[in-house]
Amino acid sequence: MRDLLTPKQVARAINVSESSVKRWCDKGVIPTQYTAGGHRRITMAGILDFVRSGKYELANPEALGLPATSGQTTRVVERAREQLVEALIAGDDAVCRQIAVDMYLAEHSVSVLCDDVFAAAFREIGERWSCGEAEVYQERRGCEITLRLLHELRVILPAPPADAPLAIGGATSGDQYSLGTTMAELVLRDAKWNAVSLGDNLPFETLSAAIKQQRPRLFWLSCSHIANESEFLAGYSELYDEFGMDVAFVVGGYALSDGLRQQMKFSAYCDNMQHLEGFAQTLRGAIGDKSAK
Amino acid sequence: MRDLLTPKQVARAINVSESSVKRWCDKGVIPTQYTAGGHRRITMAGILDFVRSGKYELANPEALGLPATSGQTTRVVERAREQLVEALIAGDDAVCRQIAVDMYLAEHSVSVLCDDVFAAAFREIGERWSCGEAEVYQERRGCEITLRLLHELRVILPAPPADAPLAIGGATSGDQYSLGTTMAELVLRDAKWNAVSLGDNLPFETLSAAIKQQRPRLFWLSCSHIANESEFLAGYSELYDEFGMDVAFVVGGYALSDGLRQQMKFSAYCDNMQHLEGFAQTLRGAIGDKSAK
DNA sequence: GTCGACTCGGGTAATTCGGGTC
DNA sequence: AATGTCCGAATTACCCGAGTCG
Repeated sequence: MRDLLTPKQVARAINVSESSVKRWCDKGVIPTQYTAGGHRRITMAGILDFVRSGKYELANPEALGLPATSGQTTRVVERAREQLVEALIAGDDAVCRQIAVDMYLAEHSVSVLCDDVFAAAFREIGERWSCGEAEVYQERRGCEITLRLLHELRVILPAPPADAPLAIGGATSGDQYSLGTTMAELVLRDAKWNAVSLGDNLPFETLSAAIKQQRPRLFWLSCSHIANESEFLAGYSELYDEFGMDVAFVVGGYALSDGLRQQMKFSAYCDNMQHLEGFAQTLRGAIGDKSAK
Repeated sequence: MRDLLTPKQVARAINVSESSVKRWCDKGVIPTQYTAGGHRRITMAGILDFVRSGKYELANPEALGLPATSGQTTRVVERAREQLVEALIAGDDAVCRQIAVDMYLAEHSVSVLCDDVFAAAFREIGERWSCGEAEVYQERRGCEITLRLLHELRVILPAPPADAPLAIGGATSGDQYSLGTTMAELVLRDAKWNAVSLGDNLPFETLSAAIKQQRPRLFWLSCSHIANESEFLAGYSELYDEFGMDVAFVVGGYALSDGLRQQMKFSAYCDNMQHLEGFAQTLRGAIGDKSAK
């Protein structure tokens, strides 16, 4: 693609205001070209030169530019996903962070970020792996980076209000894919729940103890891998029978096949994080009204 | 996410005048970057480094988006561990974060924090669990909180220098305890290595591919759980025979019994993170000298 | 040619600079 | 020797109507 950047892109890449970039262009500190209509265009080489030799702000996130972006925000999500796949495989956490933060700051909800960017990127990486184009360690390293980013995002998210209802959840025994439950936690916190993930590889007995002691309004179960279906069903049924009347049970994850799902009782099944967000918002509204009056 | 700070913010945070900060920047005590217009910008990692090694205290960490200090600036390790156990069991991540940041700023190295505070706290929690005084979910939730804190700590750690040697590592198949390898990554980064954790549950074949493609100077293996000892030994031996001459192999973890260890070849075995730090510093020095001359 | 998103230019408020002095 | 305070000049950030890009 072209390697011409707009002032806005440069500004975000080096974390300064747009007007500063424009001023520096006008002063000649940054080599600038102009479109026929008088808009500034900055070459990649020019900005990299400026960042390095100009002893200016270090190449913290000069990331945004590297994969050449078009100036438009249309189809940002697709573009973000494509760039993210490459960055995850390359293990370039700086670029990944830039993409995630950009998406979040661009007012995309956390659920969209999780579904259409991160989950979609991992599907793509999975396909590449099956074609022999990606190594297992690259996928695992990508998971590590993603988990770290989700944790960083959690810090940025506004803290849930003091009266926010409690939500807890996790992944059951044998399931060691912690991205799912971490994403669920993040999405619920974004929907103003006081969500706390208990982690993965949790036996049903301790989930029972957790619900009994913590008394959440919502309980989620992320199922990415189920070792023994009959054991899972037995444990789940027992848990639901004990608390299903008082706590909203939300289940989801790739491991929940149709057949399995039909044998389970729950308040909601979520194919993805956007479903979870929708359900959580609805329930949150109902609770909020009830407790307010 | 803004990790470039102005002198004013820094001045407020450590409760000194703006001019003092400017003087320290000019004297080189605080690593400083400059904008095109000549304004000083200070990185978060830089100022935390200064606070850690200097006589000044972070009086208002909240000015930098960090948790408020607890008042007791010189937190004793033992007391920190006791408080951490309670906070982890209660799931109080705010208190945990406070303890971790306090310890870090109090000039305690990351390895001490990992060994004598976090690992020790989890040992204590394990004991309580065996006495029936703690639930599994409390331990798991504690792991989640700890992992999140380690990730947050990684952000405020100074970035490794551009010429830092590469270190990679992880945990093998069946080992889903990711705290070990995450801690190792953090400790190595603290020792000025460009350390990247590949995550957990990694087959030996992909570790081989990773070493081949990434060409690290150091490779670590965190072993918290070994499903099949003979398979592990076979896979490990093959890996070591292939790369042991070129790459420093460091192994550690509770799963490495004496008997197992005697059948393995490695550059170093580490009982804890402080051992790892010591070895990493030594090797780092040797490499640094070699490449400098 | 339409249209939404982006950029232009300029003006203003808030910071920061450097230096001199206490 | 080191710190804190004060000052005019320079720099940066934010805002908005009109014009441009894709």
